[in-house]
Amino acid sequence: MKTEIKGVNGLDNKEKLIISEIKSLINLKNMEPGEKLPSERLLADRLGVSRGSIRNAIQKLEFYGLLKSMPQSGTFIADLGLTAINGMIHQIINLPTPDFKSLVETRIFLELKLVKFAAARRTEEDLSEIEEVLEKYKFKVLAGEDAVAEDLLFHLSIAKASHNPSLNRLMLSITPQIITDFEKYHVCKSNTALNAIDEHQAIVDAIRFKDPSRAEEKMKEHFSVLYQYCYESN
Amino acid sequence: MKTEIKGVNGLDNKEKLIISEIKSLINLKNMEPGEKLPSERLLADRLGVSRGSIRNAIQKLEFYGLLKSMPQSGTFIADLGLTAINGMIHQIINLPTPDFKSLVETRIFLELKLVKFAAARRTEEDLSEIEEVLEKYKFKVLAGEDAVAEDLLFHLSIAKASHNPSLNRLMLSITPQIITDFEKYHVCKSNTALNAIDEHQAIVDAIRFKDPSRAEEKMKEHFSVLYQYCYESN
DNA sequence: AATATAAATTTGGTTAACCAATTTAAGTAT
DNA sequence: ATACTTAAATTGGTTAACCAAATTTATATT
Repeated sequence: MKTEIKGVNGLDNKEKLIISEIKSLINLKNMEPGEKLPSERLLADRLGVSRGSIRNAIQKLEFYGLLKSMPQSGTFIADLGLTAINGMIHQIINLPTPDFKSLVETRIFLELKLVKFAAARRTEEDLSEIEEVLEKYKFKVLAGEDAVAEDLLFHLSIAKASHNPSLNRLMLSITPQIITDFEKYHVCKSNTALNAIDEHQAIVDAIRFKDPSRAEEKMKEHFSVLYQYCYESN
Repeated sequence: MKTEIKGVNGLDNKEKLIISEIKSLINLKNMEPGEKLPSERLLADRLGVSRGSIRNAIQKLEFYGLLKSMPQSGTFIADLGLTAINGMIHQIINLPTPDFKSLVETRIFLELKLVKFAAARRTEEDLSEIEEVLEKYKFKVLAGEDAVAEDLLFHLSIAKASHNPSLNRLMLSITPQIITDFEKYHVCKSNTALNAIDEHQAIVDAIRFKDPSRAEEKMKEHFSVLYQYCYESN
């Protein structure tokens, strides 16, 4: 049997099936928004699978905010109405696995905004943390060592300074996949690391002086190679 | 005992503790990137909890792309290096629960980009689907009925037409929370629904004519009230 | 000694039984 | 009838035992 390759954050066939069945059951019972889902035992029995599998599927839907389990009480359906629930679950199940270009496109888009917010909202603590991370990055690069991790932490420290937990979370959720893809597709050339020091420094300076547009501009320059890769065919 | 309120997508204290312990163990064993995590049984025994709890925590980290479980083989650590893993887990654990403003800010930001992509990349099928959803929305509004769900599906159909699965996924993951918060804070006034029809139509027209900047502009107008709410204090 | 083969172990996934908090129903006194 | 008390049933969470595939180790064969 062939090994099933499941993309990051994707759903395997069994999960899709169970989620789809849960959707059908919600429709069948014509449940009101905010109502309780049938108990895990009942679902497991009804769908002919174990409770563990049901709990797994519920956790996936909890991530998308469609369900919420309350201990010793029940699992509640988001107060969205049947039509919305159906539409969302349909899209979730049929969501394609993000490809590399989607991820890069998303990252550039996210980070250009994050750095603007960071420049506008950063506290002194944020700035200290960013500078501290930058120093570690410089040290590694100047020592001729690999600094992929330090580069990553630099960008994450900016994301944190944006003071938008929602965007920060999105950034966190796509970062590892991008990093590993970078190495796979050999996008990131190590010989550009020396340039990157100056680019990073320019970004930090803009954040220090609370200049959002300059911060965005410098981040754009930092991403220029990546940007080119992403839109070379457009 | 007080009921523990766990925000959407948030981690409860037990999950945070287990994730933190896993991080410590990775550091203790000084594991190489890409290496296998100790087995679930060993982790459960080492941390004094059940395998189920371990599996739960692993699933959370899988969402962030830090771990990947392979059946009958093991759970592999993302190829990021120890420093990056530590930094990411630290941020994940200490990530604040997104507040309403963060969500609204994120939604506006995401949708302005999604609609641009949709206008640039939409297929005929995408357009048909968007128009179909719009018709249902119009019908509901003109009938004087509640059309929150149809409005939601309209925006999701645009997200789909963006042909960026990564952004689409992010949009899906923040949408339900926003909708429910809308109703909680009474942001969305039902009497503006008639205006919204024209606004939606203008967006669709721009998408039909493949005019990204006009699409973005029309979406911005559609979000004007929301935009004001979000940045009223800035 | 190198290689092929098979048995034993380890692994994540699954299932079933158990626990404590909650909810619901029944009972009882007022 | 109503309000309060209590007990039975339901619920999500937890634990332990089991399964099949993958890995490792041991063994036999050349």
